Amino acid sequence: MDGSPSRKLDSNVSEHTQEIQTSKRRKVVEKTVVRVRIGKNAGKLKNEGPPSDFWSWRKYGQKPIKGSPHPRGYYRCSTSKGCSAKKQVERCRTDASVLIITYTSNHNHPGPDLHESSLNQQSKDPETPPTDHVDHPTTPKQEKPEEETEEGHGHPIVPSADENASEGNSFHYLQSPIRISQDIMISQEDPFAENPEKSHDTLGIVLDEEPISCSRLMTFSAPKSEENNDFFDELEELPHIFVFH
DNA sequence: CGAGTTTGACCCGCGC
DNA sequence: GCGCGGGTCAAACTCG
Repeated sequence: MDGSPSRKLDSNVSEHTQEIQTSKRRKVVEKTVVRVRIGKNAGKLKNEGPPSDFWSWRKYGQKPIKGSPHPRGYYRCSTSKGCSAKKQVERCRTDASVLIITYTSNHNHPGPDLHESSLNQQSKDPETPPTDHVDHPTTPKQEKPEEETEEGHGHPIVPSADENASEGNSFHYLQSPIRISQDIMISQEDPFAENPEKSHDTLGIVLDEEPISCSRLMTFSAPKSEENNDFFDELEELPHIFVFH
């Protein structure tokens, strides 16, 4: 899955965390928070168009969130009928160029064929800029501004998401369908910490741990083509990407 | 015409 | 118990 080297959201996934939310609302909900940095272009697209993934999402609600200037959109998977997968899309309070996507529940169906979907999406997905430009992997704007995100303040993001990953969740590949492109950024953020790096204008990314999301994402699908291989190559490089800054 | 979006109302959990 | 706020529903509307 993943793979889709093709569809690059003009965005960078800067965060991918899984958590078990126990408070706030409803019961214990398994959530996967993905932070996506959208490009300027993306900002112009519609509203906060969620970076598309290979599922089709249907918006079923939108609400202004207290304390946040941006509304939160509620999406539900429409790829499969009985699928209970949902996601919430909102902009980071402090950085409108950052989308915070919270995936809730798992898809109860396998994802569509990546190749097809990615190809299709290129044309069908309204939120993703067609091909405005292929971001270069080296795009340095990966800096992570001091974004005190809701997650960071409100609820705990389980840093050891690998636990979840190892829980035998049969739908790993469904958890975070975001198509990562080369310039994505996966990082572990410590929600509790005040992020000492915040003062840095560079990569505020704290990569204390192995980017578990990386491995998680890898489970999305088996590489099917050279493209994918390339993609995975890129992925493997991720850690280095962070290092060089 | 079907699928998706918008939007106001309603529901429900939580804190006070 | 009450109010607040987040999440969902559903009718109307839009678009392809």
